Amino acid sequence: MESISQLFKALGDQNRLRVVAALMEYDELCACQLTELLQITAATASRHMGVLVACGLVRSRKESRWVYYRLTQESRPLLEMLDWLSRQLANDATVKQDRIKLAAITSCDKNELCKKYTC
Amino acid sequence: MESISQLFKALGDQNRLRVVAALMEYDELCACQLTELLQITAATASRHMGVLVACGLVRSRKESRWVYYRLTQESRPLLEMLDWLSRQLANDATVKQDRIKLAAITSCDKNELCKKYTC
DNA sequence: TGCATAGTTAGCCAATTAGCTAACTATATA
DNA sequence: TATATAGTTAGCTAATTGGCTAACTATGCA
Repeated sequence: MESISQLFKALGDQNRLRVVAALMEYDELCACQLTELLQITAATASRHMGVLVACGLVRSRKESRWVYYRLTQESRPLLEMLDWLSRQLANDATVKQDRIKLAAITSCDKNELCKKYTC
Repeated sequence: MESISQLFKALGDQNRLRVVAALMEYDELCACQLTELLQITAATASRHMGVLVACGLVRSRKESRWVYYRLTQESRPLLEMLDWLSRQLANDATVKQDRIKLAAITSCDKNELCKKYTC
């Protein structure tokens, strides 16, 4: 019960929903890319990612200074939830806009991007 | 996006999850029964039910003094979500305890029950 | 080694939320 | 008609949460 409500709470925030939607379309995204997508500070993005990691939806790996996040996709219930979410958000206006932004964000060279986008 | 996050927010509270779990097992429950189940005041229960009604998961009908709530089950996405939830909560400890309490609550005569349980 | 950079954590603030009590509304009853 | 009853709404309190800035940690580079 507690883990279920935590999962719902995690997804009850629109910025976090946008993150999950983005990670459903990209294998992996860097913290700076997500920060840029959401147009919030790195500190806030980091906290949101902490919530998603804590509820099991997302996991991270570090590569030198860069932290990459991806969906865990390791449990059947979470996969089913993501499938449901994918269908509900397929034609969502915000997600559509994010797709365009993400195409631009991910087409930048990583060093250039992180230099440009951090704080 | 907004309605999705509202749905997740609604389900992000444990008492509201318990209500939805109860309504998955009983066609319809009276406000006083839910109040008794959750062991909170009628005012708080009423507010929780307002949240569930607002996000579309639950609807109510009034019969003299009594207000009955039931799951709407009128949209495919919500049905799928309830199916998912039903599977995740099938063996949940809290839901199991609630089943026992609900059996007792629903076996009471309504007038007796409302007299006994309100406030 | 000192400075720069990416990301995290701590703490502050404002907004939101779950609990409560009291007041209110709608219905029943003596 | 006055009182009782079931449920809702308003408002208060404490806790939580999303935003921020500043400080901190880990890594890179001159």
